[in-house]
Amino acid sequence: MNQKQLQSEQTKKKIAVAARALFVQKGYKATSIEDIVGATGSSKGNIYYHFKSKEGLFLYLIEEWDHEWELNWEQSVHLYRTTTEKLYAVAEQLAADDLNHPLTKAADEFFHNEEKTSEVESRMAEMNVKHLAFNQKLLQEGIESGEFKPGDAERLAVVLEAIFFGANHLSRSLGPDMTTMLYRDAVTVFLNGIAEE
Amino acid sequence: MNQKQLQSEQTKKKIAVAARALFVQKGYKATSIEDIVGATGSSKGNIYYHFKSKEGLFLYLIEEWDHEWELNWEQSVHLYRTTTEKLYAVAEQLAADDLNHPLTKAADEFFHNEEKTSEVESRMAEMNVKHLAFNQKLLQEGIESGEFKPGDAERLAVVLEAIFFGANHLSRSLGPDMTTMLYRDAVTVFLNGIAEE
DNA sequence: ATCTATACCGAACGTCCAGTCAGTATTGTA
DNA sequence: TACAATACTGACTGGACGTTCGGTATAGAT
Repeated sequence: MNQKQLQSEQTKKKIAVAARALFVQKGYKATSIEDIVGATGSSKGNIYYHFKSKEGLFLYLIEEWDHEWELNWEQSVHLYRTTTEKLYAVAEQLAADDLNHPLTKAADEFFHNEEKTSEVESRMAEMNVKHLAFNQKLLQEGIESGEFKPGDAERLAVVLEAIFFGANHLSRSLGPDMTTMLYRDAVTVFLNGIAEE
Repeated sequence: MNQKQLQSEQTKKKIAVAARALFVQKGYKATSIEDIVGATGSSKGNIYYHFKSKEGLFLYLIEEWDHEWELNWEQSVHLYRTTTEKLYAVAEQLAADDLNHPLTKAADEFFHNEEKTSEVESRMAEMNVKHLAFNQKLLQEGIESGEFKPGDAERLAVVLEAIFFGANHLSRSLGPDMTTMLYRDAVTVFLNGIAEE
Protein backbone atom coordinates (compact mmCIF):
# COMPACT_ATOMS: atom_id res chain seq x y z
CA MET A 1 0.00 0.00 0.00
CA ASN A 2 1.75 3.12 -1.24
CA GLN A 3 1.21 6.64 -0.07
CA LYS A 4 -1.41 7.44 -2.65
CA GLN A 5 -3.64 4.57 -1.70
CA LEU A 6 -3.18 5.40 1.94
CA GLN A 7 -4.13 9.01 1.39
CA SER A 8 -7.13 7.90 -0.60
CA GLU A 9 -8.29 5.61 2.15
CA GLN A 10 -7.95 8.32 4.73
CA THR A 11 -9.98 10.67 2.60
CA LYS A 12 -12.70 8.11 2.25
CA LYS A 13 -12.77 7.59 5.98
CA LYS A 14 -12.82 11.33 6.58
CA ILE A 15 -15.85 11.67 4.35
CA ALA A 16 -17.53 8.75 6.05
CA VAL A 17 -16.96 10.17 9.51
CA ALA A 18 -18.22 13.63 8.63
CA ALA A 19 -21.21 12.23 6.80
CA ARG A 20 -22.11 10.04 9.74
CA ALA A 21 -22.07 13.01 12.09
CA LEU A 22 -24.32 14.97 9.77
CA PHE A 23 -26.77 12.15 9.18
CA VAL A 24 -26.98 11.72 12.92
CA GLN A 25 -27.64 15.40 13.50
CA LYS A 26 -29.98 16.17 10.66
CA GLY A 27 -31.29 12.89 9.33
CA TYR A 28 -30.81 11.40 5.90
CA LYS A 29 -32.79 13.57 3.57
CA ALA A 30 -32.00 16.80 5.34
CA THR A 31 -28.30 16.19 4.92
CA SER A 32 -27.21 17.40 1.53
CA ILE A 33 -24.04 16.50 -0.26
CA GLU A 34 -23.10 20.15 0.03
CA ASP A 35 -23.33 19.82 3.80
CA ILE A 36 -20.84 17.01 3.63
CA VAL A 37 -18.66 19.07 1.34
CA GLY A 38 -18.71 21.84 3.92
CA ALA A 39 -17.88 19.50 6.74
CA THR A 40 -15.04 17.67 5.01
CA GLY A 41 -13.35 20.28 2.90
CA SER A 42 -13.44 17.66 0.18
CA SER A 43 -15.16 18.61 -3.03
CA LYS A 44 -18.43 17.30 -4.28
CA GLY A 45 -16.75 15.53 -7.13
CA ASN A 46 -14.40 13.82 -4.76
CA ILE A 47 -17.24 12.45 -2.71
CA TYR A 48 -18.68 11.00 -5.87
CA TYR A 49 -15.28 9.64 -6.68
CA HIS A 50 -15.21 7.65 -3.45
CA PHE A 51 -18.89 6.81 -3.20
CA LYS A 52 -21.26 5.90 -5.93
CA SER A 53 -24.13 8.00 -4.66
CA LYS A 54 -25.68 9.49 -1.57
CA GLU A 55 -27.54 6.24 -1.02
CA GLY A 56 -24.34 4.32 -1.47
CA LEU A 57 -22.57 6.45 1.07
CA PHE A 58 -25.29 5.98 3.61
CA LEU A 59 -25.50 2.27 3.03
CA TYR A 60 -21.78 2.07 3.54
CA LEU A 61 -22.18 3.67 6.95
CA ILE A 62 -24.99 1.34 7.90
CA GLU A 63 -23.09 -1.74 6.92
CA GLU A 64 -20.01 -0.55 8.72
CA TRP A 65 -22.11 -0.08 11.80
CA ASP A 66 -23.79 -3.46 11.47
CA HIS A 67 -20.42 -5.05 11.14
CA GLU A 68 -19.12 -3.35 14.25
CA TRP A 69 -22.15 -4.54 16.15
CA GLU A 70 -21.44 -8.11 15.16
CA LEU A 71 -17.83 -7.82 16.24
CA ASN A 72 -18.83 -6.42 19.61
CA TRP A 73 -21.28 -9.22 20.06
CA GLU A 74 -18.84 -11.92 19.18
CA GLN A 75 -16.40 -10.49 21.64
CA SER A 76 -18.87 -10.54 24.48
CA VAL A 77 -20.99 -13.66 23.96
CA HIS A 78 -18.72 -15.73 26.09
CA LEU A 79 -19.64 -13.60 29.10
CA TYR A 80 -23.14 -15.02 29.12
CA ARG A 81 -24.01 -18.56 30.05
CA THR A 82 -27.72 -19.09 29.51
CA THR A 83 -29.63 -18.03 26.45
CA THR A 84 -31.81 -15.92 28.70
CA GLU A 85 -28.79 -13.96 29.77
CA LYS A 86 -27.79 -13.59 26.18
CA LEU A 87 -31.18 -12.24 25.26
CA TYR A 88 -30.99 -9.63 27.96
CA ALA A 89 -27.49 -8.79 26.85
CA VAL A 90 -28.68 -8.27 23.29
CA ALA A 91 -31.41 -6.01 24.59
CA GLU A 92 -28.91 -4.09 26.65
CA GLN A 93 -26.63 -3.65 23.68
CA LEU A 94 -29.46 -2.55 21.44
CA ALA A 95 -30.69 -0.07 24.01
CA ALA A 96 -27.20 1.35 24.30
CA ASP A 97 -27.06 1.55 20.54
CA ASP A 98 -30.25 3.54 20.43
CA LEU A 99 -28.83 5.89 22.96
CA ASN A 100 -25.27 6.19 21.80
CA HIS A 101 -25.58 5.60 18.14
CA PRO A 102 -28.35 7.83 16.94
CA LEU A 103 -27.64 6.88 13.38
CA THR A 104 -30.63 4.65 13.96
CA LYS A 105 -32.86 7.63 13.50
CA ALA A 106 -31.47 8.49 10.11
CA ALA A 107 -31.37 4.81 9.34
CA ASP A 108 -35.01 4.17 9.45
CA GLU A 109 -35.85 7.43 7.82
CA PHE A 110 -33.71 6.05 5.04
CA PHE A 111 -35.27 2.63 5.14
CA HIS A 112 -38.69 4.12 4.71
CA ASN A 113 -38.01 6.38 1.76
CA GLU A 114 -39.60 5.20 -1.40
CA GLU A 115 -36.81 5.87 -3.85
CA LYS A 116 -34.38 3.01 -3.60
CA THR A 117 -32.09 1.44 -6.12
CA SER A 118 -32.68 -2.25 -6.54
CA GLU A 119 -29.14 -2.82 -5.35
CA VAL A 120 -29.83 -0.98 -2.13
CA GLU A 121 -33.03 -2.86 -1.70
CA SER A 122 -31.34 -6.21 -2.00
CA ARG A 123 -28.62 -5.24 0.42
CA MET A 124 -31.25 -4.16 2.88
CA ALA A 125 -33.01 -7.48 2.46
CA GLU A 126 -29.75 -9.26 3.15
CA MET A 127 -29.30 -7.39 6.38
CA ASN A 128 -32.83 -8.22 7.39
CA VAL A 129 -32.30 -11.91 6.74
CA LYS A 130 -29.12 -11.79 8.76
CA HIS A 131 -30.92 -10.30 11.72
CA LEU A 132 -33.65 -12.88 11.61
CA ALA A 133 -31.09 -15.65 11.36
CA PHE A 134 -29.33 -14.26 14.38
CA ASN A 135 -32.52 -14.25 16.39
CA GLN A 136 -33.50 -17.67 15.22
CA LYS A 137 -30.18 -19.17 16.16
CA LEU A 138 -30.41 -17.71 19.62
CA LEU A 139 -33.93 -18.94 20.14
CA GLN A 140 -33.19 -22.37 18.76
CA GLU A 141 -30.32 -22.62 21.17
CA GLY A 142 -32.58 -21.76 24.07
CA ILE A 143 -35.20 -24.23 22.99
CA GLU A 144 -32.69 -27.02 22.64
CA SER A 145 -31.18 -26.29 26.01
CA GLY A 146 -34.62 -26.55 27.54
CA GLU A 147 -34.66 -22.96 28.69
CA PHE A 148 -37.47 -22.04 26.35
CA LYS A 149 -40.67 -23.83 25.55
CA PRO A 150 -40.53 -25.89 22.38
CA GLY A 151 -41.78 -23.75 19.52
CA ASP A 152 -41.19 -22.56 16.01
CA ALA A 153 -37.93 -20.64 16.32
CA GLU A 154 -38.38 -19.12 12.89
CA ARG A 155 -41.70 -17.55 13.72
CA LEU A 156 -40.55 -16.44 17.14
CA ALA A 157 -37.52 -14.86 15.54
CA VAL A 158 -39.85 -12.61 13.60
CA VAL A 159 -41.73 -11.68 16.72
CA LEU A 160 -38.51 -10.86 18.50
CA GLU A 161 -37.36 -8.75 15.59
CA ALA A 162 -40.65 -6.89 15.66
CA ILE A 163 -40.21 -6.22 19.35
CA PHE A 164 -36.73 -4.87 18.92
CA PHE A 165 -37.70 -2.79 15.96
CA GLY A 166 -40.66 -1.34 17.77
CA ALA A 167 -38.63 -0.64 20.88
CA ASN A 168 -36.08 1.12 18.76
CA HIS A 169 -38.78 3.33 17.34
CA LEU A 170 -40.49 4.17 20.60
CA SER A 171 -37.19 4.91 22.27
CA ARG A 172 -37.04 8.11 20.23
CA SER A 173 -39.60 9.79 22.39
CA LEU A 174 -38.23 8.28 25.58
CA GLY A 175 -35.38 9.28 27.81
CA PRO A 176 -32.29 7.11 28.32
CA ASP A 177 -33.64 5.44 31.46
CA MET A 178 -36.97 4.71 29.89
CA THR A 179 -35.29 3.26 26.84
CA THR A 180 -33.23 0.84 28.86
CA MET A 181 -36.32 -0.05 30.83
CA LEU A 182 -38.39 -0.59 27.72
CA TYR A 183 -35.89 -2.99 26.23
CA ARG A 184 -35.65 -4.90 29.49
CA ASP A 185 -39.40 -5.00 29.94
CA ALA A 186 -39.80 -6.16 26.39
CA VAL A 187 -37.45 -9.07 26.87
CA THR A 188 -39.06 -9.95 30.16
CA VAL A 189 -42.45 -10.00 28.55
CA PHE A 190 -41.07 -12.00 25.68
CA LEU A 191 -39.76 -14.54 28.13
CA ASN A 192 -42.51 -14.64 30.70
CA GLY A 193 -45.57 -13.16 29.09
CA ILE A 194 -48.15 -11.42 31.15
CA ALA A 195 -50.89 -14.02 31.44
CA GLU A 196 -51.77 -15.51 34.78
CA GLU A 197 -51.32 -19.28 34.85
CA MET B 1 -76.11 23.93 4.93
CA ASN B 2 -76.70 25.60 1.56
CA GLN B 3 -75.64 24.39 -1.84
CA LYS B 4 -72.34 26.19 -1.80
CA GLN B 5 -71.21 24.68 1.45
CA LEU B 6 -72.33 21.30 0.29
CA GLN B 7 -70.39 21.58 -2.94
CA SER B 8 -67.37 22.73 -1.00
CA GLU B 9 -67.54 19.80 1.32
CA GLN B 10 -67.83 17.38 -1.55
CA THR B 11 -64.81 18.91 -3.19
CA LYS B 12 -62.79 18.57 -0.04
CA LYS B 13 -63.80 14.95 0.25
CA LYS B 14 -62.98 14.35 -3.40
CA ILE B 15 -59.51 15.73 -2.85
CA ALA B 16 -59.06 13.66 0.28
CA VAL B 17 -60.13 10.47 -1.45
CA ALA B 18 -57.89 10.99 -4.44
CA ALA B 19 -54.96 12.01 -2.27
CA ARG B 20 -55.38 8.93 -0.12
CA ALA B 21 -55.30 6.66 -3.14
CA LEU B 22 -52.14 8.32 -4.39
CA PHE B 23 -50.38 8.27 -1.05
CA VAL B 24 -51.22 4.60 -0.77
CA GLN B 25 -49.87 3.85 -4.23
CA LYS B 26 -46.79 5.99 -4.26
CA GLY B 27 -46.00 6.94 -0.70
CA TYR B 28 -45.94 10.39 0.84
CA LYS B 29 -42.97 12.09 -0.68
CA ALA B 30 -43.38 10.58 -4.08
CA THR B 31 -46.89 11.96 -4.36
CA SER B 32 -46.76 15.52 -5.59
CA ILE B 33 -49.49 18.09 -5.40
CA GLU B 34 -49.55 17.99 -9.17
CA ASP B 35 -50.38 14.31 -8.98
CA ILE B 36 -53.34 15.15 -6.83
CA VAL B 37 -54.33 17.91 -9.22
CA GLY B 38 -54.22 15.39 -12.04
CA ALA B 39 -56.30 12.90 -10.15
CA THR B 40 -58.98 15.28 -8.95
CA GLY B 41 -59.41 17.79 -11.73
CA SER B 42 -59.28 20.36 -8.97
CA SER B 43 -56.66 23.03 -9.26
CA LYS B 44 -53.56 23.43 -7.17
CA GLY B 45 -54.89 26.61 -5.65
CA ASN B 46 -58.08 24.90 -4.71
CA ILE B 47 -56.26 22.19 -2.87
CA TYR B 48 -54.45 24.84 -0.90
CA TYR B 49 -57.76 26.51 -0.33
CA HIS B 50 -59.11 23.41 1.36
CA PHE B 51 -55.93 22.25 3.04
CA LYS B 52 -53.25 24.29 4.66
CA SER B 53 -50.37 22.33 3.19
CA LYS B 54 -49.32 18.94 1.93
CA GLU B 55 -48.49 17.94 5.48
CA GLY B 56 -51.84 19.21 6.64
CA LEU B 57 -53.64 17.21 3.99
CA PHE B 58 -51.82 14.05 4.94
CA LEU B 59 -52.37 14.56 8.62
CA TYR B 60 -56.05 15.03 7.91
CA LEU B 61 -56.13 11.61 6.26
CA ILE B 62 -54.28 9.99 9.11
CA GLU B 63 -56.56 11.42 11.73
CA GLU B 64 -59.61 10.46 9.75
CA TRP B 65 -58.28 6.94 9.60
CA ASP B 66 -57.43 6.85 13.28
CA HIS B 67 -60.90 8.05 14.05
CA GLU B 68 -62.50 5.37 11.91
CA TRP B 69 -60.41 2.76 13.65
CA GLU B 70 -61.70 3.90 16.99
CA LEU B 71 -65.28 3.79 15.79
CA ASN B 72 -64.85 0.28 14.48
CA TRP B 73 -63.35 -0.77 17.73
CA GLU B 74 -66.10 0.71 19.82
CA GLN B 75 -68.64 -1.05 17.68
CA SER B 76 -67.05 -4.43 18.16
CA VAL B 77 -65.72 -4.45 21.72
CA HIS B 78 -68.88 -5.92 23.05
CA LEU B 79 -68.23 -9.06 21.02
CA TYR B 80 -65.33 -9.99 23.25
CA ARG B 81 -65.63 -11.06 26.84
CA THR B 82 -62.17 -11.49 28.25
CA THR B 83 -59.36 -9.03 27.88
CA THR B 84 -57.35 -11.77 26.26
CA GLU B 85 -59.95 -12.05 23.55
CA LYS B 86 -59.87 -8.31 23.14
CA LEU B 87 -56.13 -8.29 22.72
CA TYR B 88 -56.32 -10.89 19.99
CA ALA B 89 -59.11 -8.91 18.40
CA VAL B 90 -56.99 -5.79 18.39
CA ALA B 91 -54.18 -7.74 16.79
CA GLU B 92 -56.56 -9.11 14.21
CA GLN B 93 -57.85 -5.68 13.39
CA LEU B 94 -54.36 -4.23 13.16
CA ALA B 95 -53.21 -7.05 10.92
CA ALA B 96 -56.20 -6.47 8.68
CA ASP B 97 -55.37 -2.79 8.65
CA ASP B 98 -51.84 -3.50 7.53
CA LEU B 99 -53.19 -5.60 4.74
CA ASN B 100 -56.17 -3.59 3.63
CA HIS B 101 -55.17 -0.11 4.50
CA PRO B 102 -51.73 0.36 3.07
CA LEU B 103 -51.81 4.00 4.04
CA THR B 104 -49.71 2.68 6.89
CA LYS B 105 -46.79 2.55 4.53
CA ALA B 106 -47.04 6.18 3.57
CA ALA B 107 -47.82 6.96 7.18
CA ASP B 108 -44.60 5.90 8.63
CA GLU B 109 -42.63 7.24 5.76
CA PHE B 110 -44.26 10.49 6.78
CA PHE B 111 -43.65 9.99 10.47
CA HIS B 112 -39.98 9.45 9.85
CA ASN B 113 -39.28 12.44 7.67
CA GLU B 114 -37.29 15.11 9.39
CA GLU B 115 -39.11 18.19 8.20
CA LYS B 116 -42.16 18.62 10.34
CA THR B 117 -44.01 21.68 11.49
CA SER B 118 -44.21 21.97 15.23
CA GLU B 119 -47.97 21.75 14.91
CA VAL B 120 -47.75 18.46 13.09
CA GLU B 121 -45.31 17.19 15.62
CA SER B 122 -47.60 17.95 18.52
CA ARG B 123 -50.55 16.34 16.82
CA MET B 124 -48.45 13.26 16.22
CA ALA B 125 -47.50 13.22 19.88
CA GLU B 126 -51.17 13.44 20.80
CA MET B 127 -51.97 10.41 18.71
CA ASN B 128 -49.13 8.53 20.29
CA VAL B 129 -50.37 9.32 23.76
CA LYS B 130 -53.83 8.20 22.76
CA HIS B 131 -52.52 4.84 21.58
CA LEU B 132 -50.60 4.28 24.76
CA ALA B 133 -53.62 5.21 26.83
CA PHE B 134 -55.67 2.73 24.86
CA ASN B 135 -53.19 -0.04 25.52
CA GLN B 136 -52.85 0.88 29.15
CA LYS B 137 -56.55 0.82 29.74
CA LEU B 138 -56.84 -2.60 28.17
CA LEU B 139 -53.99 -4.01 30.19
CA GLN B 140 -55.22 -2.46 33.42
CA GLU B 141 -58.56 -4.06 32.81
CA GLY B 142 -56.94 -7.44 32.35
CA ILE B 143 -54.85 -7.04 35.45
CA GLU B 144 -57.81 -6.05 37.56
CA SER B 145 -59.88 -8.92 36.29
CA GLY B 146 -57.11 -11.28 37.30
CA GLU B 147 -56.45 -12.43 33.76
CA PHE B 148 -53.01 -10.86 33.68
CA LYS B 149 -50.27 -10.91 36.25
CA PRO B 150 -50.12 -7.81 38.39
CA GLY B 151 -47.71 -5.37 36.82
CA ASP B 152 -47.10 -1.83 35.73
CA ALA B 153 -49.74 -1.31 33.05
CA GLU B 154 -48.10 1.88 31.88
CA ARG B 155 -44.80 0.22 31.12
CA LEU B 156 -46.44 -2.80 29.59
CA ALA B 157 -48.46 -0.49 27.40
CA VAL B 158 -45.23 0.78 25.91
CA VAL B 159 -44.01 -2.75 25.30
CA LEU B 160 -47.27 -3.63 23.62
CA GLU B 161 -47.09 -0.55 21.45
CA ALA B 162 -43.55 -1.47 20.47
CA ILE B 163 -44.72 -4.93 19.49
CA PHE B 164 -47.53 -3.65 17.34
CA PHE B 165 -45.35 -1.03 15.75
CA GLY B 166 -42.67 -3.55 14.96
CA ALA B 167 -45.15 -6.04 13.62
CA ASN B 168 -46.58 -3.36 11.40
CA HIS B 169 -43.14 -2.68 10.02
CA LEU B 170 -42.14 -6.28 9.44
CA SER B 171 -45.45 -7.06 7.81
CA ARG B 172 -44.26 -5.04 4.79
CA SER B 173 -41.96 -7.79 3.68
CA LEU B 174 -44.40 -10.54 4.61
CA GLY B 175 -47.37 -11.99 2.81
CA PRO B 176 -50.93 -11.71 4.12
CA ASP B 177 -50.88 -15.06 5.87
CA MET B 178 -47.55 -14.37 7.50
CA THR B 179 -48.75 -10.99 8.67
CA THR B 180 -51.79 -12.42 10.39
CA MET B 181 -49.62 -15.09 11.89
CA LEU B 182 -47.06 -12.59 13.11
CA TYR B 183 -49.65 -10.52 14.90
CA ARG B 184 -51.15 -13.60 16.49
CA ASP B 185 -47.78 -14.97 17.49
CA ALA B 186 -46.83 -11.63 18.92
CA VAL B 187 -49.89 -11.47 21.12
CA THR B 188 -49.42 -15.06 22.18
CA VAL B 189 -45.87 -14.37 23.17
CA PHE B 190 -46.96 -11.22 24.91
CA LEU B 191 -49.45 -13.24 26.90
CA ASN B 192 -47.52 -16.41 27.53
CA GLY B 193 -43.90 -15.65 26.97
CA ILE B 194 -41.57 -18.33 25.79
CA ALA B 195 -39.74 -19.30 28.97
CA GLU B 196 -40.13 -22.72 30.46
CA GLU B 197 -41.58 -22.60 33.98
C1' DA C 1 -79.51 44.72 -9.50
C1' DT C 2 -75.57 45.20 -6.65
C1' DC C 3 -72.56 43.60 -3.45
C1' DT C 4 -69.78 40.37 -0.94
C1' DA C 5 -67.90 36.20 0.59
C1' DT C 6 -66.67 31.94 -0.75
C1' DA C 7 -64.84 28.69 -4.07
C1' DC C 8 -61.75 27.99 -7.50
C1' DC C 9 -57.96 28.64 -11.20
C1' DG C 10 -53.15 28.01 -12.87
C1' DA C 11 -48.97 30.44 -14.25
C1' DA C 12 -45.01 31.82 -12.07
C1' DC C 13 -41.63 31.85 -8.35
C1' DG C 14 -38.03 30.51 -5.58
C1' DT C 15 -35.54 27.07 -3.65
C1' DC C 16 -33.28 22.89 -3.20
C1' DC C 17 -30.20 19.37 -4.54
C1' DA C 18 -28.24 14.95 -6.57
C1' DG C 19 -25.34 14.11 -9.92
C1' DT C 20 -21.97 15.29 -14.00
C1' DC C 21 -17.92 16.56 -16.41
C1' DA C 22 -14.09 18.87 -18.31
C1' DG C 23 -10.18 20.00 -16.45
C1' DT C 24 -6.15 20.20 -12.89
C1' DA C 25 -2.91 18.30 -9.50
C1' DT C 26 -0.32 14.62 -7.56
C1' DT C 27 1.85 10.38 -7.32
C1' DG C 28 3.81 6.17 -9.31
C1' DT C 29 6.18 3.95 -13.28
C1' DA C 30 9.12 3.01 -17.48
C1' DT D 1 11.93 13.16 -18.29
C1' DA D 2 7.80 11.49 -20.29
C1' DC D 3 3.68 8.94 -19.70
C1' DA D 4 -0.08 7.17 -17.21
C1' DA D 5 -3.11 6.40 -13.54
C1' DT D 6 -5.20 7.99 -9.72
C1' DA D 7 -7.07 11.63 -6.81
C1' DC D 8 -9.41 15.67 -6.67
C1' DT D 9 -11.94 20.30 -8.03
C1' DG D 10 -16.23 23.10 -8.40
C1' DA D 11 -19.10 25.35 -11.73
C1' DC D 12 -22.96 23.85 -13.92
C1' DT D 13 -27.10 21.13 -15.28
C1' DG D 14 -31.60 19.78 -15.08
C1' DG D 15 -35.49 18.89 -12.97
C1' DA D 16 -38.61 18.47 -9.15
C1' DC D 17 -41.85 20.53 -6.18
C1' DG D 18 -44.33 23.19 -2.47
C1' DT D 19 -46.36 27.42 -2.11
C1' DT D 20 -48.11 31.98 -3.50
C1' DC D 21 -50.94 35.30 -5.61
C1' DG D 22 -53.58 38.05 -8.82
C1' DG D 23 -57.49 37.18 -10.78
C1' DT D 24 -62.22 34.96 -12.15
C1' DA D 25 -66.75 32.69 -11.34
C1' DT D 26 -70.64 31.62 -8.63
C1' DA D 27 -74.05 31.60 -5.02
C1' DG D 28 -76.40 33.86 -1.44
C1' DA D 29 -77.66 38.29 0.93
C1' DT D 30 -79.51 43.09 0.74
